[in-house]
Amino acid sequence: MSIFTVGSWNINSIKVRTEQVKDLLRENFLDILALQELKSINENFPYYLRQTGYEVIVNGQKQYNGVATLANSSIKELTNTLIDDNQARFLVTTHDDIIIVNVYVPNGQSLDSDKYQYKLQWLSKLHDFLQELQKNHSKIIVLGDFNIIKEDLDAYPEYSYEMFRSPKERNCINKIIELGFVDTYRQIHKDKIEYSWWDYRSFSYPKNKGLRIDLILASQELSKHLIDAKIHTKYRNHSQPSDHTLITASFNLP
DNA sequence: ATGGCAAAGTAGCTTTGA
Repeated sequence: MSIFTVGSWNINSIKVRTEQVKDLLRENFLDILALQELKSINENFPYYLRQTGYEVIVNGQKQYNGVATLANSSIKELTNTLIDDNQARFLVTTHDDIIIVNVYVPNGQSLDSDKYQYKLQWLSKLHDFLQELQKNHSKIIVLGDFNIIKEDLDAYPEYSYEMFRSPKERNCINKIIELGFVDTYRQIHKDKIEYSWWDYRSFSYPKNKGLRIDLILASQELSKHLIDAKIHTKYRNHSQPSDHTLITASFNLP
């Protein structure tokens, strides 16, 4: 048996928070780290992070988006394309026989926005991709910034908006779950209220007005071995924090 | 009071985030 731990963190600029990522990698408890919102082109990624002993695959982009997956042993890229456009929001890698699907789901902005339609289309494509992937693989982890409030307890009580929890968005995430994926945090913590994102404005973090919109989904095969899931608020306490914090899930693999 | 902040690109502002 061996413990296998994966983490996901929307870092809101890899340039600004390189040192925080380095400190995290040096703690050496993660086997996989999926990053979102690099806001960096591939050439400017701080590849010296490899000095920590992690390999990295980057799907970057100028100014916006950008994802990267780091691993403490051999990692190979399967694809970085979900929709044929120029938004770097997707990176699929293999780590031995485990498939890691790193996602930065589009924001959607408002229900009448073109970006909302793009978000729904993107999630539909993700569903179809995972359905296809399942034909040949049983050990799959889908993790990242989903920009979806899965259940009402995943939003602070005063949150009164439909955005991120509209029926169409919930339908998209539920259809993905129905493929046979488990929300690892909710599997471990049935009724617990914790968030992974807090607005920079309005003292949202000290007031704990947040949302749980970052998720680690595990396929049935892997979820049988799930032993822990955590939200690490220490990174939101940093003096120059991302607005999201690190989430992790641990498995005791045979 | 969804707003107040933060980051990037760029050079006084706009766009984006959620």
